[in-house]
Amino acid sequence: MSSKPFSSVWLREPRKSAAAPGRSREEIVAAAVKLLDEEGLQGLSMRKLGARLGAGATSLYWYVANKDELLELAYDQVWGEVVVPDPDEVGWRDAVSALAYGMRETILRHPWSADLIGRLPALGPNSMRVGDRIRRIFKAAGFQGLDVDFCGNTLTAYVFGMTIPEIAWLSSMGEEDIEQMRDAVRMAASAHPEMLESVDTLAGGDPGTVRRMSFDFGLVSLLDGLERRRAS
Amino acid sequence: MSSKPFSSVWLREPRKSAAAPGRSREEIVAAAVKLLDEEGLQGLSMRKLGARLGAGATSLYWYVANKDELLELAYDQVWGEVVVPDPDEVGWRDAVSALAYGMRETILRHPWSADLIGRLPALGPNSMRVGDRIRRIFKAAGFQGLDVDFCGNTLTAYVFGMTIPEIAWLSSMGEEDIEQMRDAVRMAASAHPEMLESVDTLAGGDPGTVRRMSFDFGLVSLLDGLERRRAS
DNA sequence: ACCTGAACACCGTTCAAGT
DNA sequence: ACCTGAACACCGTTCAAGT
Repeated sequence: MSSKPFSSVWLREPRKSAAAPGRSREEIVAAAVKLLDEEGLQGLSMRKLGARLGAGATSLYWYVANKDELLELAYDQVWGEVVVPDPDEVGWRDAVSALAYGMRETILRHPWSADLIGRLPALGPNSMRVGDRIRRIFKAAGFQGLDVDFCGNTLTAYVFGMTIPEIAWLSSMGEEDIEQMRDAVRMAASAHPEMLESVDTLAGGDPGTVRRMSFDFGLVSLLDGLERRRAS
Repeated sequence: MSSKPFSSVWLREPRKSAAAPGRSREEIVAAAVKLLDEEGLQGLSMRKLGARLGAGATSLYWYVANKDELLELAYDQVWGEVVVPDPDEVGWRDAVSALAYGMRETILRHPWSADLIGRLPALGPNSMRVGDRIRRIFKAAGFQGLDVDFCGNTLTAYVFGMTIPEIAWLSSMGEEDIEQMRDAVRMAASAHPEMLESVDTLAGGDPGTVRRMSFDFGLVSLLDGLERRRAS
């Protein structure tokens, strides 16, 4: 196990900028997000980002302690895009659903963020805002004490666990490799009739639609299960 | 988006070895798993692994096309450790629970595997075996057609989504940084009373126990939800 | 059939030096 | 206060050459 000491950008005071700073953290983070959206996590290097900003390779280290801090900043930016519903206006089930779909769509819009889930501390203001909202929704639903946290953990686990492989599926191949990939799975599954059956069943529908159906199936099941807990 | 063409070790014929090969794929994969267990994903480099095997830095490329293929092999090895219950003997709810806990424990035993989930194709025989078992269990429970896949997706999503952050929590810090880390969260959450409350509620119990309770809470809820679907 | 070392094109990060 | 370039210690991978 590696076990490095814990650290995060959000625990350090940012540098105080002078009157007219050439660059700013915001500018750097925005450029990083843009580069990540365009070229993925692998496409981001400190040198490349520096070059894009017309700066020397290592200038960024003035604004940011290291690459991980930059990624923390970019990651929190993504969480800022998640639409958080107001639980007082729509019943808790609808609020949870909206939030789950919102999280999913945001991650799909920034596929590189899926690679960061759980690998980087999520202590930024936007992450906190989403976490806060999740708690409020479940409290408003009537959950208490530890159960409020457990509900939140369960929901985010489901959304993350469902979305991460979705991203992998989408990005590991182009558009028309689909049939080629299905053949691959068929071959890998040749020893297991059940699995083969699965491939063929799924091959019928449009992949995007099937994924959405799958997401909805699990989400509804989860909500049903939570509702049962709440009632008891 | 990066979108490289899809490829996997499991789709290529391995090299045929002569009578007395100096090294073998099995030996290399075993050494890789050992190194990964000891030093984590970051700790594995082709050079370091080569050195451990008493080989030149680049000898491994004879047995494996690239590092990703090596990781695919190591990853599937991990899936081989998952205990898969027989659904004919224990009822579907118990079978699903056992499998979920089995997956969780296996991942916790090899924390680096969590970083690979969804980032690498899982087409190896051991992954397939687990996938097959999951399908069989849900079929035996009475699910049909697409629902069988949806149940499986939901279950694995939950286990992955719950376990990935668990790993992060465990590996991002040592044993006694816990209180320091809690302070960090408290500070980050200072704008959100709900979140603060959460930190304090959770601070009471032993972290490992609380995590297990959380896992169980979500799992039971999920099973309840699926049961409801099955009945209707 | 298997292994080697040198070489290529990269990385993140540090740091003394500049303005 | 901010930026630079050179340098360090790494990477994964290719490939001609060896046995």
